[in-house]
Amino acid sequence: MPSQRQIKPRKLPKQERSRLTVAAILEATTQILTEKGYEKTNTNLIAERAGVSIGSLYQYFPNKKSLIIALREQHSQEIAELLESKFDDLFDSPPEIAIPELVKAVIAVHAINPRLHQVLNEEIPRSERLQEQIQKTDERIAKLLRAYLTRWRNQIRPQNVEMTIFMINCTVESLCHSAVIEHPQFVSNSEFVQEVSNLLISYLVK
Amino acid sequence: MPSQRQIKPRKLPKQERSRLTVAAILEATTQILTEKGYEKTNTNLIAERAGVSIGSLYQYFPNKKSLIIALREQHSQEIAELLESKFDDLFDSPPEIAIPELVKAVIAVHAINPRLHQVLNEEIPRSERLQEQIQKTDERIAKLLRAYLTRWRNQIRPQNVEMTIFMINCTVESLCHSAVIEHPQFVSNSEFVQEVSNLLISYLVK
Amino acid sequence: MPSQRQIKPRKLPKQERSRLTVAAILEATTQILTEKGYEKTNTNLIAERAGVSIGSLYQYFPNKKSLIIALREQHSQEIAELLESKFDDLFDSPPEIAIPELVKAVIAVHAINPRLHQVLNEEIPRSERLQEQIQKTDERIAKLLRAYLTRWRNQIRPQNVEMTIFMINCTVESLCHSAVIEHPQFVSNSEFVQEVSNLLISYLVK
Amino acid sequence: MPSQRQIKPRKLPKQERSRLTVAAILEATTQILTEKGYEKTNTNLIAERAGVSIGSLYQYFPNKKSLIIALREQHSQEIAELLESKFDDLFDSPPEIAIPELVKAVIAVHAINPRLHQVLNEEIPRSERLQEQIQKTDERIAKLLRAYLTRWRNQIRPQNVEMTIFMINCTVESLCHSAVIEHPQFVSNSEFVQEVSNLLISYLVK
DNA sequence: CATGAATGAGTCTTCATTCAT
DNA sequence: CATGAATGAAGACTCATTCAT
Repeated sequence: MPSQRQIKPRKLPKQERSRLTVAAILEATTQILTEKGYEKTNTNLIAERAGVSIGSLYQYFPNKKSLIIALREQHSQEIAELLESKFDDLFDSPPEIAIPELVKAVIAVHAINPRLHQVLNEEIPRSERLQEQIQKTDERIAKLLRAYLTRWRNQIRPQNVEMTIFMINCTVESLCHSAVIEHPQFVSNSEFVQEVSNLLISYLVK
Repeated sequence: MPSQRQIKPRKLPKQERSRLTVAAILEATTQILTEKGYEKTNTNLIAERAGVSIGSLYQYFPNKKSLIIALREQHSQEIAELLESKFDDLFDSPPEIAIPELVKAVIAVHAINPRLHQVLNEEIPRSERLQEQIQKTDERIAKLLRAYLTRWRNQIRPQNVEMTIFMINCTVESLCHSAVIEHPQFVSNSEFVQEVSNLLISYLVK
Repeated sequence: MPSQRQIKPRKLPKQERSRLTVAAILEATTQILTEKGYEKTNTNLIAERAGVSIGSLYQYFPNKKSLIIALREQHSQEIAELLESKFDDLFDSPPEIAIPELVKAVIAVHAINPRLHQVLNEEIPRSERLQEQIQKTDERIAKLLRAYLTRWRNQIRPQNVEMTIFMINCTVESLCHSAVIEHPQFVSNSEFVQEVSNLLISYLVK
Repeated sequence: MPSQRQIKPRKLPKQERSRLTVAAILEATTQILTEKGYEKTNTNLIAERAGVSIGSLYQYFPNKKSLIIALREQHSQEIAELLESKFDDLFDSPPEIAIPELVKAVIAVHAINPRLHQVLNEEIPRSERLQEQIQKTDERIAKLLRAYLTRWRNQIRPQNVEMTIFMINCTVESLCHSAVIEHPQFVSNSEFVQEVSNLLISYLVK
């Protein structure tokens, strides 16, 4: 009886099919971007790799850039969500405790697919659309930092909160990014986490 | 006899003209890269802007990438030379004195043409050739830092020199780069220089 | 027995729905053709505008051209029917009376949706199928003119009836068409009707 | 000696080569448009037929439409020039003499490549650019008619000159165009010229 | 018979590079 | 060594049409 009432699914397979197609396309985009870099990535290749016709690709993504945007969106989501969850856990932990945890988390995110990260960060033409997206994620992360810095303001030396947010964000991001790509040996042991943490703690804490 | 004396001068104009042509081409590349970004930059446009035929461009640069490489080379040279000169002056100054000076210098370099810097750093496909070049410059700067850190090793807390070099280089570079592009207001006053210096000094100095 | 009686009605709603679907599709085609011209009109857009799936569209129209053909057919029908009715009324009126009435009628038809008329006449690839259709309508109108010219042959100067038919048809059609599109100001007052009528009357009447 | 002074030609070959390429492209466009109609004409085919690479085509014509525009421009030029020359000859001839000559000329122009004429008139998407062009030619012809009608105004019945110009232009154009395409048998003997002339003369002349 | 996801041949267009002059 | 016309591989994207559901 309940199975009879399952009228919804009649439309779900359709949507499910679409979802699969979209997922396959994004996965193929990730692969090819990772393998070849942005310049040598092309939509026909993506469609082929995804096992989907080029027409289908354009059914879901109006142009090449939108693929990249979607991929970055995914990434941004993941990172932002991770950080939100981390900050949730660590909100009441002092910088000495919280920072190493955060650094570990950021490194972990960058280590998932460093080459993709690199391509996304270093080879993508800056469009307005992209810029907005980056800013949105930045702001989302800034919000977390702002809250945290305010919570611990008594222990924190730097007074210009916005500049401090920028300093932390930029430093952690670039150190983790570059380390993963240029010095994978750093990342494998915990010394690097400690070092980055030291940098930040000695800057932040009174 | 007088004809012999003219040999050198007679050649010089040719070499001089070549040099001018090359300079014009690189200048045009800079302009167009700055205006349009990498993706919309093309060699025909560069040649036109340089007031040179496309054939001539390929006389001096075997392909598109070599233009970018040459441009980066120029940049790298400028930066490396600047830093070499700075370190020369500051070699015997303690970090508290040296670091703000270095930060100022790096910001100044980035502020010359931030957009070009951005394009060169964030939109250029990473080829092997390019990677080597970056590494070469990195090593050149690393050498300066290594010497400086060794000179002042007694005052310096971190013990892993190579990692410290990486930390400093990456941090200064990314902070100055991002600040110039995303927060020009930070750059205009001296607070930012102080802040970056604080970050580094409190990390470095015992 | 009751079920037998229901056969027709049971079918009718279906046929009725089909008719509605076809009408919606043709209406959408008209709209889009009018708004965007032939080149930018596409079947997916038509289906969407008609509130019908693309599959349904192809249920009723085997290909894109058939849509245009059907639309022209409609138009041709309307025009032919109008003229048939007009000629019916005016069959016994002399050219001096009949012609202005006909001109008025033709202008009125063209003024309904001039842009559609234009697209249909000036932007549609001439296929054989289309050519036949045009000829069929032409012949239907020619028939009316032939009958009328024969009825009034004593007052008519030109002797080659077929050529005269062509002359009248072509002249009226093109003048009304062009006037509506290029000189709407001509159409708004009655001077233009008078002028076209003069042209024809002075040509036709002894 | 004079041959030595021929310095100009050094650049002429280059320009000559271009001119030949452009001519070949336009000729190929004419052919393919004539053979296949607008919709089935594509730039790669044109380039191939012209014996030229697709790149060369786009060197001289920024897009597909510009090819059509150029072709129409050519046509318009030819027609306008022919009519200007005809009107020049016939300016002082009364309508009874001038009109048959003009009609003959217009038919002759349309008879050169009727199919091309048809495609250009009946299958080309109306762009703004095209509309302007048509209007420009129309105005050029209108000018001739205006002058002629003014010259002979004493003999001319219709008083609204602008409307008369439109009437004549539209009538002659459409009759000749349609006759050539739909009734080639009409065109082959002189009866048709006479008939069109009669139509115009009886309308125009008091 | 409706739906709409999927197809893929086909088109326009770009641009790095070559080469005859 | 300069010129710039020519090349053509390659890529983004469209849309009429099909077909599984």
